[in-house]
Amino acid sequence: MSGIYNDIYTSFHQFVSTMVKFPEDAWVKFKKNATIKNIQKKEHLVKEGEICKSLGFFNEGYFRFYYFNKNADEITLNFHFAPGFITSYTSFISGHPSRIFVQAMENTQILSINHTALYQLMDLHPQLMKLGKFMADKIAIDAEEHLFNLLNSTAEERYANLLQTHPAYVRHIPLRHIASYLGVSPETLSRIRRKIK
Amino acid sequence: MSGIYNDIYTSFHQFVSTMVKFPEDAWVKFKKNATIKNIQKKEHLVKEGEICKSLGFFNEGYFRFYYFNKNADEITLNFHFAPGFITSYTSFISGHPSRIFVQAMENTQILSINHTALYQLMDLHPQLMKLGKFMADKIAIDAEEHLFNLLNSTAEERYANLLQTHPAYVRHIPLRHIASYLGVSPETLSRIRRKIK
DNA sequence: ATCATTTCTTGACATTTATCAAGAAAAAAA
DNA sequence: TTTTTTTCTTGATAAATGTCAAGAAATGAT
Repeated sequence: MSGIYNDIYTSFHQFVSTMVKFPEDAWVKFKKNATIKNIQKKEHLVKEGEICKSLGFFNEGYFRFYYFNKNADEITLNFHFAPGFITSYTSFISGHPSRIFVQAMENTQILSINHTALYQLMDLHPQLMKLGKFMADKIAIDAEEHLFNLLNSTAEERYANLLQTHPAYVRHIPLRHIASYLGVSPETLSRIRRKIK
Repeated sequence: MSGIYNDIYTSFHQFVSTMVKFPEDAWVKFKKNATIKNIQKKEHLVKEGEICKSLGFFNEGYFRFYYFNKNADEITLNFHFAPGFITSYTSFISGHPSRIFVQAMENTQILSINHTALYQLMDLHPQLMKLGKFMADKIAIDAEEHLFNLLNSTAEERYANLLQTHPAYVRHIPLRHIASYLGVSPETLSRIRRKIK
């Protein structure tokens, strides 16, 4: 498989090129260590309690991040839309069990590299370490964004926002997932929807 | 000032040594670019709307992160206790205006380096880039921790936890700051405290 | 030490949203 | 298509917490 450019390799290359200059030798080594995996709709890339040992790049579909709270309610934390990296980041970098489930919402494929290989490559290639830092930075920025959304926006605003940014996707997401993502019960979301219409 | 080891240099060196091997030449250059700043209690390291252009290290006291919501209520997001890095991270890395105020809660000093100098040093020294990645990673981990605390713990549990981990500090923090940090009104916190006693 | 200001506590009340239950609508399976 | 299952909506009620107001306590200033 390695050495053959196909859609996902190309889009990965484009994706990272906006951030760093990927030297040719690093790129070749990266491809030797990366594998393409096909992921079915509803399949879990990571489950709660598992140590996430790989980092993926995906260029179609979207993933849902969720966990179960004390009352065993399924709480959706976030959705990640293509293209982008996909992993349970804190588990991946810390080696601790993941607190979250990462689930594909549509059939997709990912370009996957394992932790050991990636860290070896990062130590050899400063540009890859820089890419790793970019990734971490983006996660920190997203986390702040997420936190401010949670604290500052009403459920109604956040629902309207999700509808506006990803209308096509939202139509397919069960409302109970959206409700927990917004931090309200399905009944309350139902009432919000009635009010908006 | 540079070249002279004093308390904060030493503790900074110790602090980063647990993460990366800081090469001597990088260390010398770092010191040339770093400055020590004395910070008064209640002074702001960063204000909302300002672009945060420096990264600091502090080894005493603690800082409060807060912002004003739509109703102009002051909302405390977090406390950062010594030792550690201190900055409005997303502003620092993105160059966008900070959404938060970073305020010293006690007199302290910081070892400060500006953005331009740090990024030059990181590009020259892979170990410094690695340190930068560690820092970003820690922020991502803290953000996940924070999010789970907000979503999963009751205000009562989070208050008990803060009391347990930082009893000395908490005694000095005005309760209204703690209340907003816990996501409840001061009145509700007051009732929680009565219940606990 | 006294006064002034800020912070904290308490009660009464209003508001919001969760919970429960039951039926309607939609989706999946046969 | 028909049946079965799941998801969504709606109303009634309960629980939790915010808001307002007023007094107590603590803090800071003179």
